[in-house]
Amino acid sequence: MRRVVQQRLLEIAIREFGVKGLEGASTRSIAAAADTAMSSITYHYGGKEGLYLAAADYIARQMGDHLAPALARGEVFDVTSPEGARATIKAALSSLTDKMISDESATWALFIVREQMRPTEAFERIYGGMMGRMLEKLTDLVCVATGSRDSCTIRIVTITLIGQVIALRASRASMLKLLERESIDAEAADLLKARIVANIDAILDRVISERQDLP
Amino acid sequence: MRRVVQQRLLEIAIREFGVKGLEGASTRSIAAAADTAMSSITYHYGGKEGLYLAAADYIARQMGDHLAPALARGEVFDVTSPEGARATIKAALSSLTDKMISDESATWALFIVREQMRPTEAFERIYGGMMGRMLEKLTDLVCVATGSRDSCTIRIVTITLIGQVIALRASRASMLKLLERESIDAEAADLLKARIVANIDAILDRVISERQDLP
DNA sequence: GTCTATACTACGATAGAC
DNA sequence: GTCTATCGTAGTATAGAC
Repeated sequence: MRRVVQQRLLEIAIREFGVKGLEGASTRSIAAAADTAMSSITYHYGGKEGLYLAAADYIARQMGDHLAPALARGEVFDVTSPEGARATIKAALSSLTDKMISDESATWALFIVREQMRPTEAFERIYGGMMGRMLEKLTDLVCVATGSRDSCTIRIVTITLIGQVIALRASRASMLKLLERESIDAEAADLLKARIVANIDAILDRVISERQDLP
Repeated sequence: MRRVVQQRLLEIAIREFGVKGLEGASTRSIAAAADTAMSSITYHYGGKEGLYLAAADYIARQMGDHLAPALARGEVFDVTSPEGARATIKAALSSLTDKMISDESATWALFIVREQMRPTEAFERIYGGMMGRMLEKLTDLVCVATGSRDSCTIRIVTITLIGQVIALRASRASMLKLLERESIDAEAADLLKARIVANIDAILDRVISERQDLP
């Protein structure tokens, strides 16, 4: 049962570093919450900073594991056709919406958002893992779905598409206030996903019509 | 020059609390960065927690000051007509986009996002100020622009509209990576705002057409 | 590999000088 | 109103027992 201690350590570290950042979090409380001695952090990760980077790597790995089925589900469709690409985008963002609504995501989401807003070396590890590949993949899909070539405009479209989903987590409390709810139940989740899918159609259709107007 | 010290204290507190959270930040370093003694925090705010809440109030006040011109600009239009309401939504979200892209917003944005994801009493103060009123106002505008009555669906539309803008800050590093830039220059900012305005049209038009299909 | 013990620094709160 | 001084606690790192 070697790795159990390290896994507990990493999961608690993600929560603690997420809330308090690298400097703010304490190895003492992380170790205590993981039911181990503080010096085991030194042993396994060389110190606080090593634990922080290990936590980032753990997030990158977990994201890969969680997102793989979402993208695999997309591969049911023919991603070389506009319709298939669009269906894949919808499936991927619906799946991501489920993740963003779920309580589990609260743990690592703060870690990632902090790195998004104040990037350190840890962000390179997270982005260099699954996240970067997923964004590039999504950009490709937007190209196919709209019949466009890769461009700054297309990438901005990609950003606004995924932005709707990210904001569900990044402005969660405001969203709950506006919806006058304590949490997102299954019914509200379905409404959210339906709206995001409808918005994807609306935005992609507009990009296509812009494309046909100009040249 | 009484208030200068307190203002410096608050602005530095927002930055420090934003990065490290209530527990993680240290009153010592906040006071040092503000060039004053730590005990002045005790004197003015009663302690660390008081400073945290004062920082939240300061953010709420600043948001009001910054957003007032944006909403006032909207009042050029007739907000009782669908066209005027739509134009106001576009103006407000364009202005908000400028804020989210600007470097100043990096300071208080992390404070707010942390409260969004792990709300404390401070969130009530921020939401109870300008933020809540602005979201309700935006919801009203979406109702007028689409000819709908207030509903869960309309509020979800509002969330996705503003979500695009919020994500610019909440996933900033990823966005910069995807755009292959170090920062957002004026040209990219214009492209972003144009896309967001186009998306607003696309989404609102779709809501209107959905409305006409059903009943 | 995991623990205890320890050295040293930094923390928040408070009392009291000015 | 702002400062210094000080107290008790909690922080990281490290050495060494098992």
